[in-house]
Amino acid sequence: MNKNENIEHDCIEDKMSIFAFLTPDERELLKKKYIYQYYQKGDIIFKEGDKPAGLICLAEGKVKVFKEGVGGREQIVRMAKPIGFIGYRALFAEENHSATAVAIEDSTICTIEKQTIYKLLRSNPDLCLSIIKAFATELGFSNNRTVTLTQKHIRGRLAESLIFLKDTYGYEEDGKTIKIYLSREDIANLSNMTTSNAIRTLSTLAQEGTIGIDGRKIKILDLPKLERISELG
Amino acid sequence: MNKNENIEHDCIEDKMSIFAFLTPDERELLKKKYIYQYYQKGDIIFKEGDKPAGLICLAEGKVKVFKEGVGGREQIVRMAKPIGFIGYRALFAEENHSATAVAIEDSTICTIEKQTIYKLLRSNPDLCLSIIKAFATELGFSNNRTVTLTQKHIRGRLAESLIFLKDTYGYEEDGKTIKIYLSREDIANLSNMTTSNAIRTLSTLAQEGTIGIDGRKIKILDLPKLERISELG
DNA sequence: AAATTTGCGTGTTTTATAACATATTTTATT
DNA sequence: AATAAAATATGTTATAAAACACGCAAATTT
Repeated sequence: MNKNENIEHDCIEDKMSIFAFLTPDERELLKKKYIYQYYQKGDIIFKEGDKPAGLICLAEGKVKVFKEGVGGREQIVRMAKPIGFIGYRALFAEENHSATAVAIEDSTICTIEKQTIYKLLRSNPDLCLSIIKAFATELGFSNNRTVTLTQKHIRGRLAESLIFLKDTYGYEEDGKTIKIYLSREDIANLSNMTTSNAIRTLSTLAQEGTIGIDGRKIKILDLPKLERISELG
Repeated sequence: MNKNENIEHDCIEDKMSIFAFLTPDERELLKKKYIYQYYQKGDIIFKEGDKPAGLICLAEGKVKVFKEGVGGREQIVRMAKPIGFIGYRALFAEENHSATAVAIEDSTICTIEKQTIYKLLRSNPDLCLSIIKAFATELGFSNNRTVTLTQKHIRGRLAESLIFLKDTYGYEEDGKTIKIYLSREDIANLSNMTTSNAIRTLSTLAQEGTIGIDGRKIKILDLPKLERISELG
């Protein structure tokens, strides 16, 4: 797919895009220099070690970004949603990717080539400031995660992850079901625990009535309680 | 202290500074809008929750930046050296500080007021790109730490911390002693372990001849071995 | 110099959680 | 529909690391 037809979010035109405030000239330049690509659920978008091709924007779908640690154990460091960037850390650090990105749902990405994005950054300070702010926010999140994942107990970590998923992807129409369906393994890899413990701890929370589980559908039934569990660690 | 006399590194003029490539006009503007401050060892530079005053550059000394976690337990998220910024994450995220900065040695900082740094960023894309690159690198470090601190065993975590301290602060003249003297508690807070475990694990490494300890002075005697311990987890 | 605080070292106990084993359910494939 | 494969669930065991307790040394303050 090379055109932005029938795509939920247009990475460039969308009013929430950081490109919303480009000048007409800049917009023209940008529109000549991007491509759309389609990935199926489970497809790898980039791998740890790959050279960044450009600035990738997720137009449609959901993507997990994870690092491989000791003994190949995955740690999810980011969950992306439209419209959000993926792989931009390595691009701007001028390094190879330090993590792997995999589509959790069928996804569409838009890639803007490196030279173009740098040209735009040099001409548009607002764009720079948007990127700087995005990085600053992301770094805050990462530092928080470091403390959370190392210090909180297993229940607190899981509770925080569920709240994080809810904040990131929102609820289904019922206002309770978290709008992302992850495997227990992915939930574990997000929360720094084994799959067994993710399963066990989810069950416990469900038994207590804090959450409801129906396969991969997770309902938050008692958010204040979940927040308390998360805060207490 | 309001002048940059007798200071080891001038944050603005130093050739390693990101301000090295400002235009003369920009440099003039900057020079009117900064102040130097002196802190003694142990002094708090800013606290979690404080509003960022401006862009802080460490001119002299050493500073630790830590977050308070469950039960007030500290996690060191950054170790700063001259010339490096501190507290810039909160500034650019337009949030209050999410961590506390404390001088580990007598330190001198230079603060550039927020409006001035934003004015410079709007006029100088290279400055923006420097900041973006700094953030991207820092985020990579933070993500790595998340994986390390959660997945590696206590020995691996300590070994990695020692290597990190060596890489950050270098060696004394003997080419072995790490050029920073931290308390066992700080080493523990950097490595996500208790003070007792830091003491114990340091002793073990010393007994094996991998490191040498003499009070707060730590010598790396067998770097390849330390790296192996770090990598194995 | 005495007193007090702070930091260091070591042993013991307790606890959280990973690892393992195995059963069950769900999903995918033929 | 039948079979295979994957994901989920749960109980048991082993272990790493925290928590705790205590004594000692060194630094700092009075």
